[in-house]
Amino acid sequence: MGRGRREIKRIENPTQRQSTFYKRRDGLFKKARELSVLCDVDQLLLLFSTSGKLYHYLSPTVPSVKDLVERYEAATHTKVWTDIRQRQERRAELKKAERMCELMEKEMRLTTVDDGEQYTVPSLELLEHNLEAAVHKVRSEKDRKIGGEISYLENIVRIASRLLHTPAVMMCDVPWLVFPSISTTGRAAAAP
Amino acid sequence: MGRGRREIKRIENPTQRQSTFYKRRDGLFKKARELSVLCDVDQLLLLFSTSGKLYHYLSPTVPSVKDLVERYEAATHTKVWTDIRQRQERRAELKKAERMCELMEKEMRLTTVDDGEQYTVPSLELLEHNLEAAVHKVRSEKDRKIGGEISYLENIVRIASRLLHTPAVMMCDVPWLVFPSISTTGRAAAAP
DNA sequence: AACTATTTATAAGA
DNA sequence: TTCTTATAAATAGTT
Repeated sequence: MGRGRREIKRIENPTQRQSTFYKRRDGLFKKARELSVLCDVDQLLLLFSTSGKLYHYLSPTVPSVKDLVERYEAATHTKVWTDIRQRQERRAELKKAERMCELMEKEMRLTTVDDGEQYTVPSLELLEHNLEAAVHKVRSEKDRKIGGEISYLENIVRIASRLLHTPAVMMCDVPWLVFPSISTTGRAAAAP
Repeated sequence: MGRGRREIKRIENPTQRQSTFYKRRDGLFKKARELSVLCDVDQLLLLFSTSGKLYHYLSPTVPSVKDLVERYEAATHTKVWTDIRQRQERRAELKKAERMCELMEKEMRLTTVDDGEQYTVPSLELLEHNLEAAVHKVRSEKDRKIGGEISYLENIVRIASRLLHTPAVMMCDVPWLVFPSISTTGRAAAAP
């Protein structure tokens, strides 16, 4: 329709694409509305523009998006809807992972000296030293804590266990490998 | 369009309604497809006819219905993130975190003996022992590897560094805290 | 399902 | 964005 015939291919010109998007989006929603009313149809239209903006239409006869999605699930024997709680938990995990990666990247940038060789052999002396420090901390803490309640040392185990199942990211020469959970900050300081 | 103008009201005549439904349904799906292609739009169209029959359309760029519904949920409840790339990266991180958690939960189930007391004080002797083992490994490896190329010891540093920035998950009495990266499996075994 | 007279959507231009 | 308008496309009523 219009002053010329348009081939159905992605419009590369962003201005023109945006313009066409507005017009056709409005047209589509209008058609969807009309079909719902005329033919007594329940429908959901979910639409994300290139910029990530959400537009949606739901027939007035349908109580909620979730409702229709559940009907879809029933019809197709698939699971589609994720619970809010589940999703929030996931998002929290996600955030943590992102923060972790950011920190690590920042640290890498700070600690990488050689430009040509991005990853250098780690400082083994430092690692050795820190591991020994950890052993001593654990040893003395063990003497104080056996039979006691959950202590900050659990953090070490917990964190260590997680570490063992964490996928690898390239990382070398980490000067802050000083087991902060074991040092003076945090729960250790709060212990009696 | 057509030989006359149709008021947008439910069509009471079932035959006519069915006829109109076919025509307009096809039209709607065509428009949806065209919009997806022309304007690079991700969309889902779910439609139940009066008889309960399901029709749906999903943009070819979207991996699954679930995928788009989750984006809808995310957009509805947070309204942040716009970049698709970001979203995909996040999803990847998510997957990792989930897998990690699954493993840990499974491990916990296997290792938890006492039903009444879910979380007990960690085995400090074990931790101590393993840390000492790690020190010895590091020490001997240091002697062999200084000046060498990136070795499996980087894994320890890398993993340890990550561990120090990993958010906590309740986890105690982890019998597999034996620093597998250091023990006989993996790169250690492959070392000359 | 097909056919068309019409209405509607929209491409291009302002 | 928004409007205008020439033209393409969709479809109501009919067969």
